[in-house]
Amino acid sequence: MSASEQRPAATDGGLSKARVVAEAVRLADREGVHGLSMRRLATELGAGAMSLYHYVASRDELLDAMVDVVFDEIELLSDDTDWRSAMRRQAMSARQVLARHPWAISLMESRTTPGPANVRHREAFTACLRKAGFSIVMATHANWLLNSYVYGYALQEASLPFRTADELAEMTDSVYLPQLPADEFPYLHESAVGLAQAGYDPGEEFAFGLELILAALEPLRTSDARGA
Amino acid sequence: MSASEQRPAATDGGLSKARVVAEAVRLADREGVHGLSMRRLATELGAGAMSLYHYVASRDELLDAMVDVVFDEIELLSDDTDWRSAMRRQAMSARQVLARHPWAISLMESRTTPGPANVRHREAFTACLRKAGFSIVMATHANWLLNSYVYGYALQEASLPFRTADELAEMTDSVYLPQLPADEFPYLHESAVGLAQAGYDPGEEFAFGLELILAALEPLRTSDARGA
DNA sequence: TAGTACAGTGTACGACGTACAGTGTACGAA
DNA sequence: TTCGTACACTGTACGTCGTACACTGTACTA
Repeated sequence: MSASEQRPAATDGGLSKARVVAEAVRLADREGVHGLSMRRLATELGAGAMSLYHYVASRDELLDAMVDVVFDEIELLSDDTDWRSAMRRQAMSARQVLARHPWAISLMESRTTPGPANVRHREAFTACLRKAGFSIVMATHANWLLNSYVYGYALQEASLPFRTADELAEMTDSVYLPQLPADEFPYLHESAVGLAQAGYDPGEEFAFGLELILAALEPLRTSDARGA
Repeated sequence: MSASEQRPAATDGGLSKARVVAEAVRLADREGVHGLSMRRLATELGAGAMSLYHYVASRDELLDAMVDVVFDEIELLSDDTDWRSAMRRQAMSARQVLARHPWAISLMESRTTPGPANVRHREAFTACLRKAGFSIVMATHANWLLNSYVYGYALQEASLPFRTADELAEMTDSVYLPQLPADEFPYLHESAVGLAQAGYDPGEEFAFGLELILAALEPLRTSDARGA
């Protein structure tokens, strides 16, 4: 039984599940999930550690709720444009949000029960594809493919120490090239040099793969009801 | 400084870094990363907890090493076939391995320094694509796209409670349909019904998306030196 | 035989999640 | 006005965690 139905929303200065979870998200953003302890979180909220358990059954349930809050930050698919624009917007938003909350990505694996925001997104996703003329099975394929790309990309991005072309260039000189001698790793070495020379911008990478996938999905539509 | 260079390989009955890490992987497979404690691992190895620190600098370093052991289980790309077959084999193997060690996926996010097996794979990957006629930038795109798909797929798969068509059918009846009323989630409801009726096999899903991606990458090749 | 190196350990410390037995305040009933 | 009750909130305590540190014993060299 979820604790959200046991406690009111609390508009005054007191605690509430929403307040606890929101602060937990902020804390995790700053310090990672590892740094998020019940005691620490309680202090941040100006409360005793055990007070939190009035709003959250356990640390595990808190993590579930945090993941769902993150899902809720992702822009919901609107169906007032063609499916490709809608999917693109949603994917871009998801990537942005997951970059803000990298801890959420790795939390997904261990949480088996999807929260309400998660389900809402899946419904909107499926709705959009079905309306665009994808069959049930093809819509499922598209769902897996796109979500895999978005989550996988976010996961890889989270473990990268650079964001911009400049940062990459700096890392290339100071770390990659010294660690990737041309005789042992000729291709990685060549790549590191080539990318730096070409002014490769890692910020554009996501969009490239996304467009490729969207284009590849296009032929899977069986009718073209709405969304061409 | 890595502990691997400080301690010998130990062929006799004693401990060794390899032995410690291997047992840690086994333990994590059984109980998850959360269940993997230094004391528990030591007991499993018939040693005192503090003995482990002769082979591993910290729990964190142990986790790094475990992730790299998992990478090492993935089949290394061979370049004796066309690039698509090679990529397919590698991706299939990666997905299999990650399904065996789901904890490794979420660990990737927090580990910023890739281990030797990881680098070896990236080198082989890049080599294969370059030899197949991809430019440096296009090979990078392909690398991101494919890896994102594989990791993202594994991540999603890890949080699913079913593996086969039968298990899905059972879950559909007992969990999904009751929780997805047709009036609130019409499209998810329709999907659940439709997939069960069509005998949809989740085990085939990975290959579908993979083929789509491989086909989409084909036109990015600038020459067709080796690998058509 | 003494010295030394080093694999392996026991104890202890601070931090963790959380069970449990409280406390205080607010408010309706008398 | 007084009492009863409900409930938001908390302090203490327990078992477990990672690991610093000082220690053991054994094996091998001088």
